[in-house]
Order: sequence, then C-alpha cells, then structure tokens
Amino acid sequence: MDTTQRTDQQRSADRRRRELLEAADRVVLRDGPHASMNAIAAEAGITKPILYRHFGDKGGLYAALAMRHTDALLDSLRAALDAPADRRERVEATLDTYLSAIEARPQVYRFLMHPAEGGHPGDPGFDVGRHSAPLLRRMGEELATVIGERLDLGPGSERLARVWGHGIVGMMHAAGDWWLGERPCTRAELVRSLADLLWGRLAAAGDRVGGPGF
Amino acid sequence: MDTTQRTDQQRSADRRRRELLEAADRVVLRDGPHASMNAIAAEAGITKPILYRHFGDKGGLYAALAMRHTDALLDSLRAALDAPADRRERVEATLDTYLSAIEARPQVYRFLMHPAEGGHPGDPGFDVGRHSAPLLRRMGEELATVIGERLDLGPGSERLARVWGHGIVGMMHAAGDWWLGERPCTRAELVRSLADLLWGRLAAAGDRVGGPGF
DNA sequence: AAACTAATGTTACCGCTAGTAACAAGCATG
DNA sequence: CATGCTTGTTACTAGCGGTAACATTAGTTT
Repeated sequence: MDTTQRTDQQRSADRRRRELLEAADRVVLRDGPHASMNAIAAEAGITKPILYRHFGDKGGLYAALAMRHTDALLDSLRAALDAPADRRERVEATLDTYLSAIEARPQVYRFLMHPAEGGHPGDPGFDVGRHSAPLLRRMGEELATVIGERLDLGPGSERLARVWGHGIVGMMHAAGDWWLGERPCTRAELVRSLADLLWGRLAAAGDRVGGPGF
Repeated sequence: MDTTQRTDQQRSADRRRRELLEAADRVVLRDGPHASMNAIAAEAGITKPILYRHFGDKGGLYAALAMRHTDALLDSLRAALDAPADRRERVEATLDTYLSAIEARPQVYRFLMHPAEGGHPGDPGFDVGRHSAPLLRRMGEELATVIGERLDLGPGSERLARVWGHGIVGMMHAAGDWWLGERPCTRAELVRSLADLLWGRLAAAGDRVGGPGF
C-alpha cells in the first residue's frame, strides 16, 4: 500500500515534470536561452514557485532540459558510430550525424552549448563554468570509450583514447559552430575536410613554394 | 590648436579607459565572469554611469577586456607558429603555448571562453551566442591563414585551410578545457597525444582483437 | 574678470530577474 | 472530523543592467 501509493505519487510527479519540461522546451526554443522562469511558468500555465519546487533552481531546470536533448543526440551518434562499415565511413557518418543535428535544430544546439546563465549572487547550485557545456564532455567521454574499446593504440592507449575523444569532439564542435554561422561550404564538404584532417593529410601535405611550411 | 586640444582630451580619455579596464580586469579575475558593473565601478573608485559612458554597456566593457587578453594570447601563438623548426615541432610548440597560457591563468581563460553574460531583456547590443567565444573564431581564422599560406593542399585548398584552422583550434580548446579540469596527464603528454592525432595515428592504428575497429 | 562649454562625477531611479516566504485549496488517510 | 501532503497562489526581497537628471570642476572665449 505504502509503496504503491508512493509510486502513484511519483508517477504523477514525473508526468508533471515531463509536462513542465516540454513547456520549458517550447519557450527556450522560441525565446532562446534567456527565457525567464516567469515565461516558462506562464507557458506551462502555472507560476514560478512550482517550477522551483520541481527543479530547485534555474540551473536544475536547464540541466534537466539539456539532459533530454543530450541523450537524444548521443543516441544518434552512437548509432552512427556502431554502423557496420569501415572506420573512415563511420567517422564520416558520425560527423555528418552531428552536423545534421545542429543544422536541423540550431536553437537546441545554441541552448546546449551555451547554458551558462543565471549570474545570481547567492549560489544555491549552478556553478557557471562547470556546467558550461556538459554535452561536449559527455560526447568526449563517449567517443573516448569507443576508441579505447576498438583501437589498439599500444602503450598509453587509455590516455590517448581520452585525449583523442575530447579532441575530436572539440574539432567537430568548433568546425560545426563556425560552419553553422558562415555556411562556407556544403555539409558533405565539411565532413570530408574534417575526415581528411583526422586521416593525417596535415602531416602529409607538401610545403608551399618559397616558404618553410607550417 | 583645435587638433592638439582634441588629442589631449582623447589621450586623457584613453588613459582613463585603460585604468578602468585594469580595474575591471582585477575584479573579473577575482570574482569570475559574473562580476557586476557596480563591483567594477567600485574597484575603479567611481560609479556605474562612468563605465557606461566609456563602454556603452556591459558587453562593450567585456568585449574590450576580452580583446586585450585575446590579442596577448594571439601574439604568443603567432610567435610559436613562426618559430624556425619543422612542422611537427611548430605544431607542438603552438599547442604547448596555448596550454601553458590557460594553465597559468585559468580565470582569464574562463572569462574569455564564457563571456556569455547579461540576459537583460531589452537588448541594447550584446547578443549572446554571437559573442560566445570570439577568441576561438579569431584563433581559427588566424590558423587558417597560416595553413593556407604555407601548405600546398591542392584543389579546394582554401576551404580545407579554413576548416582545418577552426577544427584544430577546437580540438586544442576542448582537449585543453577537459585537461584543465581533470588534469589526467602532464602537459607534454597531452601535447604529444594531440600532435599524434593530427599526424594521422587515428587512421593508422590497428583494430583491437575481436572487434570491427573504430 | 566673467560667461560659456564640456567633461567628469554623483544620486536616485526604472524595469527586470532569480528566488522565497506565507498562505489557500483539494484530497487522501487516521 | 481532523491531520497531513501535494498543488497552487500572491506578494515580496535583493540584486542586476541601464538611464535620467543634477552637481562640480576645468579650460576657452569674449
């Protein structure tokens, strides 16, 4: 009885929480990461204190919101990373999956990459800088795991895998951010160029005539 | 007469501006990127409106502050990039210069990378997302220029250079950010691992026994 | 010397934000 | 009926970025 009752309550609370998150999602996607708690509460048809009871503070709400999107994106990336194809094809598929995602929903992307908000003086949770971009960290760790599991890197392989995981994710992110802002080429060209970089074309390239070479 | 008078005034204004920037620097380095305009004004021994007369709004002050540090870091990077050595050595020197800089002054680094502040409703300048990390963009463009000038990349070389510039900078940044937070290895190891990645070791690595390989 | 100009500085305010305390209503269980 | 517990409200605080209006001081012109 006691347990079933608790689960009932918890179910109700979880459902409510999901509704609130969906409302918050709508507002954040409409107004950008600066959406105020008041606006989110209004969208959900309630008032602020309820949001605070559910999520603690703005950081909590944003973390929960980011978690949903991050999980979804990570699932897509894992699928591309696990496809049955050779290494280069899989790397390109993963890059393309990421770039497609940020291209399709740039507002979600901006929110995930710049959740650094708040700025309130008292600090009941939500330390900016630590929560700046958990998506990047999670992707980096994920990729590091995959690399470490599947590649034989000799001595120091664990360190190499982790460095490469975070490094490759950062490369993908920065190039994607720049590309999304300037659109200097097609997505396929970007994917090919990045894969070429990872495939050692930087080291293999010849010097330009008259210079010492980069 | 008229001109000398104007220059005198401008000199005085520039000197004042520099003083204010130094005060702002002290506060931001002490309190983090959330430093308030009031706190900065107090540190400078004045009150808010003067700051606003000099810098327009908070975004202007932060942009001016970021420009100083960004210029300084870019100068160091250019020096490493121009050193007389072979390509690999120069890449490693550049990586190490960047990592040394963020290691030596992590607060400056955090400020430069997360200047996304404000969140005020009326938007007299300072669009978050566009000003999120101009340092990364500038470094990316700088590196792209160097790559394009010195490397012979065949057809599509301009696009390749720019993609690689931003990609490599992003790799350096993300790996550095992760490394700064977790300190999983020495700086030299990180530099070597990243250079190895850029030198194609990802493509060259063998599959681990029993798996299809990344 | 007197008056005008211009920059520098102040106080006091606006509207907004995140976050909270205090109180009211529905609804289960003793 | 009374006791809790969750859901909801209104009304508030403290602090933020930003601005208007008013002093004050200095240099230039007449």
